[in-house]
Order: sequence, then C-alpha cells, then structure tokens
Amino acid sequence: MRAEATILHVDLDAFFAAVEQRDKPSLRGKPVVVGGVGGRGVVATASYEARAFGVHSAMPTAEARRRCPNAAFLTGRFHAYREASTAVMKLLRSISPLVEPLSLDEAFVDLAAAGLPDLSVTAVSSFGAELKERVHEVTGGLTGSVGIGTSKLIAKIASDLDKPNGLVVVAPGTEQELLRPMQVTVIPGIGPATAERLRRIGVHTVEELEAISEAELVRVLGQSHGKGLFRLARADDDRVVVPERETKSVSVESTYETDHVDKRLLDALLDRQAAQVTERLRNARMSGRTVTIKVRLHDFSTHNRSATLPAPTDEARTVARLARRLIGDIDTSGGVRLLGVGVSGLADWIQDDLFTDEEEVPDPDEQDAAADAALVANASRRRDWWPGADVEHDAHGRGWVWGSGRGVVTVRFETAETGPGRVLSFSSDDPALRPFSPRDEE
DNA sequence: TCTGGGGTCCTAGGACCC
DNA sequence: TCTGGGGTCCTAGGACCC
Repeated sequence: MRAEATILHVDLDAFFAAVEQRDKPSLRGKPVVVGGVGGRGVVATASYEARAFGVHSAMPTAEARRRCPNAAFLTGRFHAYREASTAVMKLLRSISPLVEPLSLDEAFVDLAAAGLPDLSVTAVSSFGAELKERVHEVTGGLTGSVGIGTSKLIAKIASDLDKPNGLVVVAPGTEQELLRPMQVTVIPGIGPATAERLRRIGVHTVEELEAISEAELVRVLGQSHGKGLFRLARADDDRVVVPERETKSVSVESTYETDHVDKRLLDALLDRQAAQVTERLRNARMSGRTVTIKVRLHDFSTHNRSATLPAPTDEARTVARLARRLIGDIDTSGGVRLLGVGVSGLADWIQDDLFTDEEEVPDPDEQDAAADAALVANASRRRDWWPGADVEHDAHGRGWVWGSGRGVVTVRFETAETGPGRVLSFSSDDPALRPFSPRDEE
C-alpha cells in the first residue's frame, strides 16, 4: 500500500451495450443485451435499462428474454469494441507509461509514473474527472467509472462504488474503514466457492475476515489464496501495475446448439478448431508445445486432456492429430455440448527469422512424428490410454508401448542411426528397428 | 431449451532426476 | 529389508475474472 492515492482503475460502463447504443441511436435509452443469442447463450453485457429488469452478465439469454422481452438482443461486434478499447488504452498510455489492461474495458494506471506535480486527494480527484471527460471524447460518447486509491485492491473497489459514470477517490489511511463493513465478495478473487467456504466458518464481512488467523485461512483456502486474502483483508496490497504480460495460452472453444454424438463430426470440429487456434498462433508469431482439448458433456461435466510435444508447433495438422487422439480418451457417447482446443507452453517463434530458407521449414511428417512421440510418452504413463497398444514391462516395472495407429508403429526404439532411447515413430515393418531396452539407457 | 468464450493461477499427484 | 529429499515437468481439475 502506498502513502498516496496513485493507482487509478478505469472501468467502462456496460461497455458492449454502450458501444451498440452509441452506434445505433434507436437503441439509446432502451434495454440492450449483448451476448449469445442462441438457445445456450449467456449475457455478456446488459445496458443499465436492461439491468433494471434484473438482467445481468452471465445470465442465460433465455432467462434474460423472460425478464425483459422487449430488449434488443445482439450478438456483439467485437471489432467495434476493440476499436473503442484501443482508443481508451492509447489515451491512458499517454498519461502514464504504466498501464495494465485487464480486459477490453478495464485497466489500471499508475499515477506515480505519470509525472503529476501534485498527488494530493484533491489533485488526483480533478485528474480523474478530467480523464473521464477525455474518455468520453476519444470514444465518441462512452462513459467510464474511475476509482483511485493507494493500491490495486482499493482502486478497483472504488471504481465500482459509484457506477455508472462515477469517480471515487479513497483517501490514504481510510482504506480499512471502507472495507470493514463490506461483504467479502467485494474482494477480487473471492468468488462463490471461496465465499461459501468462508461462510461456513462464519465469515461474511471483511471485518470478520480480518479476525481470522493466517494459519486458519491457509487451512481453509490453501497456501496461496489463504495468505493472499489474509493481507487483502487488511488492505495490505503492494501489487504493482504490470504494463506487459506475456500470453500463456491460446484457445478456441464452442458450445453447440445440440449435443453431438457422431465421432466423425467431433473429429471434423476438432480439425477446424485446430486450424483456428494455429492461425491465431501464427498471427501472433508464436508456437506451443502443449495441446489441450476441452470437452463438456451432456451432463455439463467438463474434461480436459493434454499432451506435450517435444518441440513447439503452430501446424494445424499436428495439433489436429493430437486433438483427435486425445478425445479418444473420453467417453463421448452421451453427447458433447462443448468442444475446445488450446495450445500452451508458448514460445516466441518468428517464422521468417528462423526459417529464411524454404528447405528449412519443418517437414509436416516430422511434426507428425513428434506428435506421435508425445503420445507415446503419455501412453507409457497411462497404459489404458493408447487404443490397441501392447505394453510390455521390464524388470523395473516400467512400460514400453507399442502403439499401432493407422499403419504406423510408434514406440521407444533404438536404431543404428539414432542410438538408444530416442522417442520416434516409424512405419511398422521397418527392418532397421528393434525394441529399445531400458537397460541400454544406463 | 438453465449454465459463453477467452483467459490466468493454483493444487495435487506421479514420473523422473540427482 | 527398508527406504531420502528436493526440484522440475507433466497432467487433470477447479476457482476465478471480465
């Protein structure tokens, strides 16, 4: 926590809906709901007019229609939202080099790095008011709520206190009296599950949270969350404003109007998602080693399966092959509601720099071999995993897998060329192969 | 017609290495 | 016959955020 209120949080009001109302005057003053409009859609943003009918984010759209049948239901125009967001972020960066976007419509700004002559409460208040006007200008009429305080926690909570179009500055030294009477759920990071655990130990307000020992919080919530909340309950927060975060994963997912059972269709959908995800990877000049599929079944249970390649890829084929194999581990016979493909373990990978020569572009077959190798590494841990696999064990109980997939045997082998222990895949009738014995490794 | 899509972080257990 | 400890990587699931 700082001595002066130098962390600012901006939050654009009902952002998606507000952009729609800005661009379509007929929607102004009327309930607008942006989100999924299909049978399984949920609300992303409701305008304040729609909120008056009890419509809110994350509510199923079907329920929103029941509550507010006269609202305009829109799917969303993300280009327009991104454009407005970019204008705001640019404005913020002109104020301070330390701007941390949290999403399209939210950011922290470190005013201590802004070079303001005066950081008194009065001065930062008028600064905040001016910022709101400039947000209104650069976005063509959108409003934002601003909170300013001595920490991220306080700035974020403050911006929420007077929505929409609010401005709240929390004077240094008054943080705890602000927090104490509030419900614990105002603290970012306390969601329904944590709130319920706290409720069970009799904690509802921040004041009650403050009375719990650190050891007890760690017992109830785990090491990281427990220690973190022990401090936040005391308004003890020294988290810095981080301007650049590196992307850790890229994913695509889709919920279908009806549950899918046909395995060929599921494979085709995975192929398409693999193509989408790798296109985004290539656009971002990245590649990744770990491929994860996400499957939500008819009963809403969600299952992830992942496998890690020996080297990063941005190839649709490689990701698709792995994804298809991974879904084989999941019983989809009851129907699939959602399918997703993601890539993590990302590496910067600038194709043009690395592969100036056309010959040096990775051979797709080698990539496939790498995918097979990753599957073998996985299968050796999970004997049941590889369909049709033949597993043998050495004296140490370690398993070695003979996997037969589409005319290719993938196994831990040695060859005269590769030496012992290399994980590779070969065609099954290659006479140069003999099973690799783990002893050879010693 | 209950329950989106894109992320981040944490936990826990097993494998493996030294 | 009994049996370490720390560190890292990988996988699965869950909580949370907007």
